[in-house]
Amino acid sequence: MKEKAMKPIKILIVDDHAIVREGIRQLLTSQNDMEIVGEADDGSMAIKRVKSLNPDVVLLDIAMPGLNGLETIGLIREAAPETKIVILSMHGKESYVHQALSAGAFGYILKASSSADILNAVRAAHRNEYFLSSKIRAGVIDAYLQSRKRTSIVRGYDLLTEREQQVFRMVVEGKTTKEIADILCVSTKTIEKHRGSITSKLGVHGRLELLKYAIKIGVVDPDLWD
Amino acid sequence: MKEKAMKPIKILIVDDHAIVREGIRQLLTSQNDMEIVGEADDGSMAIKRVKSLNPDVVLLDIAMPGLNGLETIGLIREAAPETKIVILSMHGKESYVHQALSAGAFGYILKASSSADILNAVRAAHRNEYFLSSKIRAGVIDAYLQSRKRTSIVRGYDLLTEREQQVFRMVVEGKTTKEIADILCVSTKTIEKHRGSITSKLGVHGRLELLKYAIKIGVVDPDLWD
DNA sequence: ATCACAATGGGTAGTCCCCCCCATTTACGA
DNA sequence: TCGTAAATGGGGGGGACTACCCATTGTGAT
Repeated sequence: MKEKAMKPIKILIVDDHAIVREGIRQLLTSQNDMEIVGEADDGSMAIKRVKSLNPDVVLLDIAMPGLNGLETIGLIREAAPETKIVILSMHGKESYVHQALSAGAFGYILKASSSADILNAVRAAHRNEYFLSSKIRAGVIDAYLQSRKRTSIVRGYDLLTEREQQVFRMVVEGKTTKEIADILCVSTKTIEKHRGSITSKLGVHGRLELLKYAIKIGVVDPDLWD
Repeated sequence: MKEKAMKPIKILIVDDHAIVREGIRQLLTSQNDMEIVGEADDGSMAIKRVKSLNPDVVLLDIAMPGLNGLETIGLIREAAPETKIVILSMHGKESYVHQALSAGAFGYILKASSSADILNAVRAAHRNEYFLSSKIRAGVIDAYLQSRKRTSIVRGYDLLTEREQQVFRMVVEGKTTKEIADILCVSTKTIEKHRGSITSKLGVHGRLELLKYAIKIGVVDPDLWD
């Protein structure tokens, strides 16, 4: 209706896959209310681009080498609170969605979803509205209303103290209690204590279950293993 | 040079992500020696399309729900031996590359690589030539010449006896030695013996490392966890 | 100032896992 | 037939983890 008066939405594309960026660029440049102002292929470059280009919306891939998408959300919001973030992800895992929204994202869409969803999400984010791919809406509603299993386990992790999270990461890397104690220059007893706290807070018993938990919540990513 | 006489290369795109298909379509339709004859979003649909459309080249994503890319390669070659396959993957993991080439793929390119690589790979495959993304060439050479770790660990698994594999699976599911013994109605000592054999054959020590191993070789898939 | 909590360290007991040693039965192939 | 391998079962020891118990120190909030 008032197309002539509208300034185009300035968009930054962040994805480590050139093909995906290509697809999005093709899609967005055909829209006359959108303008791609830049691209980045990892989190730290994304931060720089956000600062220099001041985009309205960042389309952000969640799985990237180095700084991952979830961490990047927080950093972008620090750098440019007015910039809206839309997550573009391979996975509709509820825990990812939850973490992304908690971190301040305005949209969460799947790469498998339709092109129209991306456009909707960008426009929604620009209007300060939330938009989620229809495929994941059901999951989010389920998660919030009835079973909050995944939510609660994610909550569980971030109610660990920093020290406990540090120990947690070392444990799932395969380090033994004694090794961790040596690295941190404390006694094995202290590490045992931390492990006890971790176990009771997370309700997860044993090294193996701990690794599974870590993979589920994304602290460990098997795709990054050699 | 002889553009007029060239029949375009008929291409089938197989990828479960609409965005990726979009990007590839945009890229390929701008080439006058290529023609996209169809798309598919999973392995079984890919087989059907190959049979009905008889494409020259299939651009195949390796990570798909249901039938995965590696399995699909074999099925496509059965259905249409003349059809060339180019793998389009997120990961340059050497074992994937190796498996893909072994299964009969002619190209392996990364989604993170340049658009030109895709065009090169398609044209190379059509000429019965191999093409790999430059980023993974080093990895493949390494793998073939010096260390064949990944290959050998996969070999390691299938030199376990059936009983040992059975125990292996239970261990990585988180079952304890005693639980496994009860399930199989043997003594814990027998299970300990099997675990010992597994450890020595695979060279992998401890439950946690065993789980990592299982994930690496695909016996366990974290994506399928609740 | 008191209270809660994080971080530190210790004791003890039990379980599980790992690595040696040993043996018997069955089955398959040289 | 003899040897090898798989599957079964056992003893013992040591290391690692878990779960209780206990205490001290510091920090930050009420």
